[in-house]
Amino acid sequence: MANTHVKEMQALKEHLGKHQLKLTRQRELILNAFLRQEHITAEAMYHQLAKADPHLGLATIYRTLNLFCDAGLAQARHFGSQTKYDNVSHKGHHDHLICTGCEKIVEFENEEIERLQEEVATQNGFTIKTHRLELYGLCSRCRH
Amino acid sequence: MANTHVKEMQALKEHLGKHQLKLTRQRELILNAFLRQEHITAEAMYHQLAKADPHLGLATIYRTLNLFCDAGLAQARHFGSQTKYDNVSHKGHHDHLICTGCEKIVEFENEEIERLQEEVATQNGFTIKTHRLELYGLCSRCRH
DNA sequence: TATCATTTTGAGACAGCTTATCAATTTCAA
DNA sequence: TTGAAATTGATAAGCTGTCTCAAAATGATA
Repeated sequence: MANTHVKEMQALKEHLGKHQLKLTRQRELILNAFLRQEHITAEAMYHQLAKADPHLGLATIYRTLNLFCDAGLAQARHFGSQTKYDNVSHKGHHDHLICTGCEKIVEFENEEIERLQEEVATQNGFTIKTHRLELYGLCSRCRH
Repeated sequence: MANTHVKEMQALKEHLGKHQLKLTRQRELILNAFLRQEHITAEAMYHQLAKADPHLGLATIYRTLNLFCDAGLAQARHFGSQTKYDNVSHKGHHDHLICTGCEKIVEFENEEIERLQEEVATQNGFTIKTHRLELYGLCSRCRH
């Protein structure tokens, strides 16, 4: 439902306003679908939305997901040959443990790491907006 | 020189032996070039080796770098639309502070963060091979 | 509400990176 | 040295994502 993501819709509208962009039916549709996911590929969303709007183009999905990235609602992550768009609002942050054997993804949070990141940023005069932390390796099953 | 990377060559031969693969002139050539780098793309290596062997095919480079991944000598990482092959034997990776205003990139290392990453991985049964940490924000200049 | 400059869309063409194909060549165990 | 098996080089093909452009939608303004 459109009403369940008021805050994000507000953020999108603010971004659109600042950049002379327009709110379209497609952008609303894609935003609501996107916010229900934790992370999704453009291709997956294309198929998922085919029922709701059979004429929604793949290019529009790409364009819109990239727009969400600009607006700070999504974050693009390259995995294998594909790009996954992470829902930033779904969690405070989204760090990943990725098994290079079976491609399993485990999410984790670690406040201490976050704190140290802030520290590093401050030391370098930076103010962090978002971050990406991915640990690649083998899960216990694939190690054998 | 071929002799400077005895250990890695040994590891490659071992892998080849286990999988009924053969040691070729191209594989030796590519291994030695690869081990001199910290990380490189297939395309970059293609151009770099053009002088040494003008007929070395791009496909062979891809195949061989992927072979190195299987052998544990390299690790593929996807950046944007390209794949970088990291030299696993090379220690010390850089993490990045990226300014979304001017695109300036600052490299840093933080042992405490590394240690905590190991801790998280162990808790989840993972063995880390590599990682990627990127902090996005504004540098002091762009903040104003 | 009607107007209309501007933005967005959809469909497909296009581009960049990587893998598959296959005949010719090379390797290496016997 | 021989020959089965693996590898190579050249290029076609595949996949993901972006660009193009005419048609449609948006929204500021009257």
